[in-house]
Amino acid sequence: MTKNLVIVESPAKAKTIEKFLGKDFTVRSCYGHIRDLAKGDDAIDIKNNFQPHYEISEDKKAVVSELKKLSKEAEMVWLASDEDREGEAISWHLSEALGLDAKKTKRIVFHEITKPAILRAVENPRNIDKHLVDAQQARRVLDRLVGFELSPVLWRKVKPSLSAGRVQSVAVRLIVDREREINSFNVTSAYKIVAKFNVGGKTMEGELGKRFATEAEAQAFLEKCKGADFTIKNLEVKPAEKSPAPPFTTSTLQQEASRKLGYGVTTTMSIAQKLYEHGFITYMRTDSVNLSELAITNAKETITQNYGGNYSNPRRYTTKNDSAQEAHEAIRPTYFENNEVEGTPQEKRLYDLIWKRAIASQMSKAQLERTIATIAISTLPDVLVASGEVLKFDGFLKVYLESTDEDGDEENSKMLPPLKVGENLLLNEIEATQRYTKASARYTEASLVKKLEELGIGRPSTYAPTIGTVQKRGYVIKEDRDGKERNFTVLTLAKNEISKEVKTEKYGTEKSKLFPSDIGMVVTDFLSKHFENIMDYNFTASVEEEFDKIARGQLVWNKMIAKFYSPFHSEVTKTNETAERQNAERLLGVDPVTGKNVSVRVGRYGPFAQIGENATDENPEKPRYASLRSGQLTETITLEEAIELFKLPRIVGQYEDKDIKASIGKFGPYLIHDSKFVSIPKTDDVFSIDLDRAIVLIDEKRIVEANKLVKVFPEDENLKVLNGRWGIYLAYGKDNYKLPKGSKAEDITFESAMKLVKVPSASKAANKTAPKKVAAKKTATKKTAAKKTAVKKTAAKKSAK
DNA sequence: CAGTGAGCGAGCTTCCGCTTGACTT
Repeated sequence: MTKNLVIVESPAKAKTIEKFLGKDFTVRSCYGHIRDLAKGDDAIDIKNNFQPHYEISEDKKAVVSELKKLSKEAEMVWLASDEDREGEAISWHLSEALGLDAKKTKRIVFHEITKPAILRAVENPRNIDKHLVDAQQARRVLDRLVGFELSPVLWRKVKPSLSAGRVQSVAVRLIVDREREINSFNVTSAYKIVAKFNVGGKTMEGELGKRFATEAEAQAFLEKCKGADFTIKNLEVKPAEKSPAPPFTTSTLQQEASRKLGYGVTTTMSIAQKLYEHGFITYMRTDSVNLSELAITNAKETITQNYGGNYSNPRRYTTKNDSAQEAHEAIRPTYFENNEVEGTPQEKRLYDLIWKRAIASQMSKAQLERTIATIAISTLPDVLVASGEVLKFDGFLKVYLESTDEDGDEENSKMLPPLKVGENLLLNEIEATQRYTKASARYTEASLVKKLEELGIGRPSTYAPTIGTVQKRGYVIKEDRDGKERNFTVLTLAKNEISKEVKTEKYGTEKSKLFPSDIGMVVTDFLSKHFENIMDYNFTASVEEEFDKIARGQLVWNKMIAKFYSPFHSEVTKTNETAERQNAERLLGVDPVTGKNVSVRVGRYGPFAQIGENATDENPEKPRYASLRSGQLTETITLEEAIELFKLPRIVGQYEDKDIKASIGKFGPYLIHDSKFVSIPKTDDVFSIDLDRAIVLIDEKRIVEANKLVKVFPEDENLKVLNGRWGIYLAYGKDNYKLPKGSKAEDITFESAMKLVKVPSASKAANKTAPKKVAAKKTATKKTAAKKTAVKKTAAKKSAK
């Protein structure tokens, strides 16, 4: 029988807090929100002041009944959810759902998990802040209304199963706008002038402040430099300093893990979750850069011990972002003295990053000395500038330097050799190199999160899922793209001779970047046209201001919603009635061979090109169709590229008296021969692959096939042991099964194999049929039953530990 | 598990935020 029941959101947090509070307190977790709007379209009673209808979430029923039981027994219930809008709502939903008595309920908050903070919180309880709860209800209701009214418009006007929402639609728009900005970017080039001097055996580079637009101007400049004297005109030495970046928030962690470790945002978050559960780091979903008093002291000790007192510089960071709610600390190691932890290589690397970033944030600034040398040219009024940097004191750079998104070609801080004003320099050569301008970079998952955070759109707990959603809907594709080659000219003045060389460089190579799809573009244009305010980058920021007013008690939540809803809903109705179906149709021109029109359009199976018109009664001839290739957009494809698509399938030649055909299918380019498919690797081109190469690919595939079959069983021919990419595995009919680690083919008997096949096949079959069921009500009850038992099982496991 | 491109049209899809598993490739 417990005297005090404390409810927090996260189970890992519950465990730590229980230790601080002693035996009179039982600490439990509610696992986030326990109630939400009902699933269907009538969750909000619009006619009745937008009265929300809440239901206990399916996967929380077990948790809620457990908490209900414990709260009945307790003398006092302490609601300790996070100190922000969502947290306040969680406490309110708990008090409603558990039927808590106001007299034996207290609301407490703390934003760091330390003993003094918890004890202080317990001494200063308050009541649930209903205004803050109302702000959350407004947020929730608005999001539901927007999402559930806009999405069906898309089903009717674009494609079924699409979705729209306050956050995701703007995220897609960012990608679409960026893509168009890149496509319409006007690439220009200019000649950059760099002179290389020999100073005491070392090379020093000086750059001209301006660039020349044409080769002729660059040539003329070099001509004038022939035989010129170069002297140091001026030397300027300036002290400079660099400060460390603040400790990680969710967003900055995702960015740095992406740049330094190459992790996607989902990977980063799941590794961080593991580190958190092991107690190695503080909570990983946070928008705060704040560190607890204890953490700052702890960091100071570690720094002093490891690097010396002069490396320590305790700092308090404040969050600049308006939308931040700061319910937690920044992400930091729980114990700074642990500069490494046990775990998988990924966990170790992410921990290392978090440790370094947090430690660096508490270290001294780096002291630099910047030298700028101005070099006069005797034949010209222009000057060259050489700059260098010397690190006087490394400070935080000893452990950590933040990286940037720009893969800049600026060479980093070089040291200049000793120089004197008036000194004559020995010229090696002057190079005039043609450089091209670059459009803005495409977003990575992490840089999109950064942008969203800047706009105040989305929250730490939703960044990664949102990025997942827009990809799952097919609005956005994350992929690599090969760059193209282009020529650039280099003019070199050496030994009073000017020479010219044309070099090639690769540009536009993209790795794990976000590209919009045709559907993404169509949906963005459609929504922007009809729902301009919701697609506005500032929409969230402006509704957030209203939510804040509600939280301060200056605005009534359902009045705010009513004001938004009435014009919005009439726009939805109007669009449903008047807007045409969107298919991004575009006429590209006329096919020179047939004289027929070539057009592109987005159809049921994606974008495709068409030669000729649709069949009619008068003209029953069907047009020819070809799917666009990945990376091609209806918006940008040219007539030539579209015609190229119709060159497939093509006959490559004959092998063993049968045709080899090359084409592009669902899974990319392939060859088909004797009704067997062979994928064409990226290194080959479907349009030009020749017979010899095709035969090589077919033969290679045959060898792999031959090696695939390891063992068969006379008892049942459906059962096979096969050789795959990751070693041997079991196959029964069409289903594949994993073998236990270290299994050897010769040890596998029919009986032992069938055991593996039978056990998982039952659960597999259940999984496969579940989503297909149509009778919604029946499945709902069945699912409930299944989930209940699942939750109970895990709960039992936990209490057993 | 690699040809599609209309359509008589059932019933379904969908939001954002707060939490953690339980799955498969």
